[in-house]
Amino acid sequence: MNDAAAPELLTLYPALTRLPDLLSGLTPMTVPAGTALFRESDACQGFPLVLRGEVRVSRAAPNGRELELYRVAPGEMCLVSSASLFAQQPLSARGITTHETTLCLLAPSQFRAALADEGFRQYVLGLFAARMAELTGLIEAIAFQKLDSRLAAALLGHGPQRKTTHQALADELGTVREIVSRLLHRFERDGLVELSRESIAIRDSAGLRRIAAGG
Amino acid sequence: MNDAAAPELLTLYPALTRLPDLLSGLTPMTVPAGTALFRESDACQGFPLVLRGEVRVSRAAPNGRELELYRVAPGEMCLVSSASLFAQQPLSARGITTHETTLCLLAPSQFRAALADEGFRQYVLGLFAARMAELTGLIEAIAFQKLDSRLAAALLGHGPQRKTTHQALADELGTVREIVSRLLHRFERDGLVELSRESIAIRDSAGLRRIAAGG
DNA sequence: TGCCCTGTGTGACCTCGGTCACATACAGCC
DNA sequence: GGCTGTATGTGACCGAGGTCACACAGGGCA
Repeated sequence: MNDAAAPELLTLYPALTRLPDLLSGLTPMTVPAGTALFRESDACQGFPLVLRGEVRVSRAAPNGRELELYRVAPGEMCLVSSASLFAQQPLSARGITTHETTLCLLAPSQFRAALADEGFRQYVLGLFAARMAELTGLIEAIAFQKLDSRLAAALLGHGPQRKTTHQALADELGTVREIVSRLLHRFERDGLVELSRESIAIRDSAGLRRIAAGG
Repeated sequence: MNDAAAPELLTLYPALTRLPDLLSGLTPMTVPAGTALFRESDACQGFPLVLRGEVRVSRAAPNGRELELYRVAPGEMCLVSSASLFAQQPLSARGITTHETTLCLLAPSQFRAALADEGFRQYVLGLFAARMAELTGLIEAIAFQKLDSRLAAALLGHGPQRKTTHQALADELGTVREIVSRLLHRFERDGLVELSRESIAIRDSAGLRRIAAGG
């Protein structure tokens, strides 16, 4: 076992507490930002446990547009991979690190074995359930909300200023750069944000929340 | 145990084979079409196992529009409920029977106990994985495909003729009746289908598949 | 200093999907 | 037959979002 990693693993993943055999087989690795952990076409390698950093899971359209499904934070496990393991389906999304990321890869056989533990089961099912709820929420947002609401929501919850490009926001929302620029300018005209290169400063978060709520 | 139901249960749910204790506690019930098994606001009652019939799981928008997430067929279990159990979240969808439906309700405690069995675990995880893949597919469809593609896809796979109303199709796709009518007429004009009251007969399934594929 | 690359601003234009307000049409039932 | 409720047809109109084709700005770097 990598002794340096074990305490960190247990802090982030208390569900592994009763699985010492599993822990001893895990070797954390660190990859730079922008690393593709898996792609639509790949066979499933296993389940990434994120220790530090973040993995962005998204789906791409044939014409080059892209849409973010969710992000995997430290303490979480990436489950899209499971589709190819448990349901004989091709992988339906891609996973790319947004920052430098440290993670352990749990092999399918290890995963299966770990499920014998009640605590681990609870953890995994909770994660599955949370993802399903997130995905149905996303479906509702895409189907019924307007883009300005979704953009406003995307700006909130990242502190007083979000450092990103309009293109990245477009990829997050599943639209194109021009539309994001256009909406952001409307927000700026209305005094909600202040724009500069690769940075959006929030000026009126209450106003943004109102728009995010759909009004 | 309800002796009449047990063989049927085992045929549909082989994952229950090694769980005789569980089986003896299950009592199937039959409800008419249109029964609401659960709603957005409900607390979760348990996990419905469908023996006959079908449950339609959908999400409703504030303005009355509706969008189908997926359907639960015999041999499957409804998992949306799990969100409220495992992730302390409110139920995010509603489930309504489309036909007369026979089902067993698995209580949360029974579900938890059953998970100790390896076969049952495999079954549940496979189901979770399949649903996740379905949902991400739906997300892609809503975000990137045009309505005519999605409508064409909705017509296929139901035999040579689909008996339903335009409004029901609209609810399935998350749009409104007029649009469905308009598109169906375009399909009819192009010789793809033949319309009559509450029925759509498929005349050119290859053509429909072409449109469903996006072109 | 000039160059290049990335990020951004912008206006003209188009299409899709949605809304509204109707008019029929058909079925069952009295 | 006439009544009523549900299903459907339809045309005018609108707005959101997407596409295209640019111009422009700023920073890094030779």
